[in-house]
Amino acid sequence: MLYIHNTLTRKKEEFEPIDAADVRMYVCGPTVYDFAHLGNARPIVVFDVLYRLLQRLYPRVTYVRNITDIEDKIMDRARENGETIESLTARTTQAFHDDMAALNALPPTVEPRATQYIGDMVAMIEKLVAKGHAYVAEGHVLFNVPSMGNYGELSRRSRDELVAGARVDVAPYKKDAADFVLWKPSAPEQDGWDSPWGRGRPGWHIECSAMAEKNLGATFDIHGGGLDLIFPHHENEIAQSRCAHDGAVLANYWMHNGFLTVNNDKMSKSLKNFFTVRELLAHAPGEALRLALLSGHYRSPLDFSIEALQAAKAKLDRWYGALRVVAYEPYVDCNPPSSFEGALLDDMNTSLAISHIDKLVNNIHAKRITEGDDAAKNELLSCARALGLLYQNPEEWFKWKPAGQSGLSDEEINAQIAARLAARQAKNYAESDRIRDALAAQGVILEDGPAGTTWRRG
RNA sequence: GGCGCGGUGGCAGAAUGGCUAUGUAGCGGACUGCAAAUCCGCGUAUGCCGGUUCGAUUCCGGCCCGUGCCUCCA
Repeated sequence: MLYIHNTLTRKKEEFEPIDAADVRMYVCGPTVYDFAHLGNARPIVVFDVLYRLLQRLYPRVTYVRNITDIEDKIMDRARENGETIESLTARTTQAFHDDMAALNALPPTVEPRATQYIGDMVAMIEKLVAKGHAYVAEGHVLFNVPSMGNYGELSRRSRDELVAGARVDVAPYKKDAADFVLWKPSAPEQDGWDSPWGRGRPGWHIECSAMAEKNLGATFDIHGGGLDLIFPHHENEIAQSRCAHDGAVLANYWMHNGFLTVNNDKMSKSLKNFFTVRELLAHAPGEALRLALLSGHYRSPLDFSIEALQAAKAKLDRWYGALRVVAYEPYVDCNPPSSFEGALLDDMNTSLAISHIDKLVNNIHAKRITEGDDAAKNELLSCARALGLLYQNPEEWFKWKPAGQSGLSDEEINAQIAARLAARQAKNYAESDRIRDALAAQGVILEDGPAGTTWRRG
């Protein structure tokens, strides 16, 4: 039985799918104007764990995660670069795919791109205008917030509070200060599409409503995204979709991941504490980054630091050490034991799930389980892979090298080890220790075992 | 001002009305030529003040502190 915290009710609820034969989930994907930063990666990784869990529970899961490839930031950036939005977004989308693959995030079932759904957006806007929920003003089409009686359900804000707290000047053509744009006009030099209201481009919120409708229908099971999207993005998505669909609920469960901070400051470009996934992947393996993102509960704020990343790497070193003991291959996919799964079923308690793996690893070492213990291996790998971890060969894991680092080649290291062995056999420990220290200075750690000397990069 | 979240050992981080995870760091020991890895053992925590209770870190109230959102934001 899966329990998830529903932002709509602010309670943990038992998950009951609309159609158990096809569970449907939508997660807001990136606006591709630059490399993904770590904050962008958190929801991807969090909902990837949920996607994997749902796939174990139900025969079919339709996971839709969009790419927003038309947005003012994209237009601005393309203009700065002197390139078309197509060339910019093709590049940034590829980078996003590469980064997420490095984090072991499975591709979604469908990955709609906003520019391919302009017609659907226009149709939805027309429907909203026809139903009296939207109006045209000075080339814009605006959603009229007072036309929806229960606007504000998700964020639990009343329209009056919103207007009172508004920090932004209200455009004079708005009927109500809370009204938001569905379609806006484009100047001749700006990207735009023809519409019944002239050449223009869609507002951000309508993109997700249209892509969700097209791929998942009027009502689906789970809608996810970052905490900051609750208002206004998700609130407005709900308003658009429900008003276009005669009140039908958009999603039964809303899930939001907490924010990421860096050294306890909110991650921001102005504070220069902004990490892109790409630069972090040069310093640590993707799985270490992924484990760092899963180390706390998904709804809690997560403080990221290089120390936290190193701690995650160290933990994986230990896990891979155990995996090496029970042998990496062969492995046939199987479901994790219920003791582990129970943690994930309880609103994705990844911390508890991780501690379960720690215990498995302890057990493998403590009992000195030997190679070929399939029960131990199956348990370890099924649990780890439920979290999207331990997909590598341990030998490769321990030889991981930061991108672009020159360092010693494997051949050079092996030659040094041979030289050290000769010195040790001659009991020339001064020389053997000198070689070991020299290697350590270059990040190569030697381990003398009964079967000889092995090495790893630390 | 409005709405919300949180304060657990040196650090990270779960859980729980009584049995106080897990990791890491620290200390002692085993193994090792010495290390590393691994093993064994040890210690230290529930922000403050009340209330309910046989018993509160857990439930309730107040206070203090931190933090997020209030139409760019994952």
